Amino acid sequence: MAQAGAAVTLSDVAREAGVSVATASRALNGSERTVRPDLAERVAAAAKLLDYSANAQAQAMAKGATTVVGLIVHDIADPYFSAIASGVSRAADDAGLLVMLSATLGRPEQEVRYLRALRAQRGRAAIIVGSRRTERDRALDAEIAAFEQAGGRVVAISQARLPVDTLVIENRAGATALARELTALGYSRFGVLAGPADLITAQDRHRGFTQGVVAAGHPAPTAVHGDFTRDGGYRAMTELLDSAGELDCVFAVNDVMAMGAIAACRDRGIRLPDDLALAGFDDIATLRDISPSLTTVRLPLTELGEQAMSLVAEAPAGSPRRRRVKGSVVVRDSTPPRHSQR
Amino acid sequence: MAQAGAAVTLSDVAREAGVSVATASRALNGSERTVRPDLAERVAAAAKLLDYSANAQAQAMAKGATTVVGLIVHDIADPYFSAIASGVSRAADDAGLLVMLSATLGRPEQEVRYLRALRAQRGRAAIIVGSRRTERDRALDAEIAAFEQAGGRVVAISQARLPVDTLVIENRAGATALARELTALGYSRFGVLAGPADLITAQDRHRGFTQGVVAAGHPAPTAVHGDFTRDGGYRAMTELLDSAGELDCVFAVNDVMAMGAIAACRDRGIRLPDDLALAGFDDIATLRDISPSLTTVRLPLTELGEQAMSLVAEAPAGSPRRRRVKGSVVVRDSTPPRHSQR
DNA sequence: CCTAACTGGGTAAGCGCTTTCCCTCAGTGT
DNA sequence: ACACTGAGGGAAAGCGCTTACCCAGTTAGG
Repeated sequence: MAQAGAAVTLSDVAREAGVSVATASRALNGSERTVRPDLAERVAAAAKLLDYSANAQAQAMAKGATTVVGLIVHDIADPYFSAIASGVSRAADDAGLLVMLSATLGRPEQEVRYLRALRAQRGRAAIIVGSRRTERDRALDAEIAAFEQAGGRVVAISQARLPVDTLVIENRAGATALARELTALGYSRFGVLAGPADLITAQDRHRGFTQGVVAAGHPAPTAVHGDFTRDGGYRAMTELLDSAGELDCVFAVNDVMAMGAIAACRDRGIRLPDDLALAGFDDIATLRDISPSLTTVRLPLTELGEQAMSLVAEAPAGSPRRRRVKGSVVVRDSTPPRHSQR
Repeated sequence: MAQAGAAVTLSDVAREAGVSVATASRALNGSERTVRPDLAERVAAAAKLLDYSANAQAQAMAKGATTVVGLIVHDIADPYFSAIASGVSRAADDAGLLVMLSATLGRPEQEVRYLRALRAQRGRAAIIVGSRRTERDRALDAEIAAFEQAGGRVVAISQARLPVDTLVIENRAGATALARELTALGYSRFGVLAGPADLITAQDRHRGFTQGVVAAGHPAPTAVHGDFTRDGGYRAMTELLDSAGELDCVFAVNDVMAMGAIAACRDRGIRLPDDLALAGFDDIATLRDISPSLTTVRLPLTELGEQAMSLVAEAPAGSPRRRRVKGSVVVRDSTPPRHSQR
């Protein structure tokens, strides 16, 4: 065995097999050219003997193409993102690609940093997941351009704010549909845990919901903003409970916030769904089983990840493609039909 | 602008700045040697002008070291793993490293495949997370050796089965402690959702729990095996409910299975915790807030990820290091004190 | 039989960096 | 003045692959 750090190289294998490196390369890593069977066999044997593993960096350099795909999410511990990541991972696996994970923790400048790092890696593509902010991010636009200039593909999951192929989630329509269901169930005084004011996903869901409620002839919901997290939901719910008047149903703009809302209710002694109904958005797995099970708008998260990967595989179109993704309302126990107590 | 695919190279920058590539390299990417300030500035300006980004592959090849760390988990959508991944990600970020994610979906041969891919990438390290199986995996041992031979570090999180630095989770002790608490609360007839029979983590937790129960003078729990997943928990719980006699408390060997158990109870009309108490293991975030909140054994998942990264950074010891990680029992509402109804 | 067309091995030129090594030039000490 | 040193620029040798390109040996067609 060679000493540590001295990896086996192709020329080691070639020498062992008694052929040139060209032949070894052709035999092991495939090419147009065929290699005489007996030689191919000898090379394979040598490679196996030495436990050779081709240096992917060198290969990438020589052929000018890597097998790395970057995945940029806000927070991998958040079930929303981890479900998407799971889909990406599976699809990448099928395509023989490797996934480079980065979590921005909500800091937009990190997106730029990671994309830059990915460009340095000459990544084949980048998948950017997560809501855009209202304010346009010039630095990100520039880095995206540079990344594509270098031959990489970029795909986004969220809003059509970036000049790249995008899986656009129909937040607004989904929230409106939810509002419609909820009003049909008999609810009329709504509260909204609205998420961060500058996060487009949060805005869209909030607006869509409001629109649906108003369309049904009810007053616009009382909204409280807060982080797009469990703690944000907790705080927003607490504030809503303190400030708002009588409410019969609360809509958390995502399930993770609903999670926090549930905790806040528990701490306040408010029983769900008897004292108050609650609905979320996303349909993250863990909230399907709790009791009361959460009414929400289901998004096909894992498939979203897979679809993003398939967009990566397709040839780039002249202009950015937009693929709309619908959510479907799932009514569960947290919003039972309300028999108006008049 | 150059045409697509033609990335800017160091020699482009050097030409633009009117210096040699050597100087450009020294100015941009640092080295022992210093560069005269005015030249350095000119190079920096040229780099900025051309939006140069060093080819990491080429750098890696030239200096023989990459900045990639591999993370191998069973399933990134599982909150247990995503929490750990979150810690790894954060720590990698601080260390200026990139994380390559792979999900084995429980197939041991995938671990080997990924580790091999990581070796091809000349990854600096690999972090393998997740329970080992009883059967020894020679292929994995061999690939680990090869990986280290090539200069990479390997760290595991789970059991001390692999010949590498490991964060060993005290599953057994944790489960015993949990049993002790539970018996102290007055429970005596236990069931266990035991996970896969050949998964060591599951075994250890099951055994530890049994030991604790028996030590308290109660009969050994009835066990039902099942996948280490939500669905596995659901099925195991259903089976347990059908087959076992009167039970007052069920221990799911991980929280995700407990999730399924909760669903099974709901579908059977069994109220938690009134009709039955339930406890889990891991303390995944989403289960802290539901009601009844789940009694479990808390594991510092995120920190586990961070610690693994710090082990990666440390110089390798002569023989594998083992760092024991304790869980702490957290009693919540799913196991209220039981006032024995005799 | 002779030559054209293949087949398939080897040589060597990169891919984009880092890093020796060499060399010039300015600043020192005497 | 003069050898001596250190600072710092540049040429060039790799790092480990792939892939033209060249060329010898076969086979096939006439």
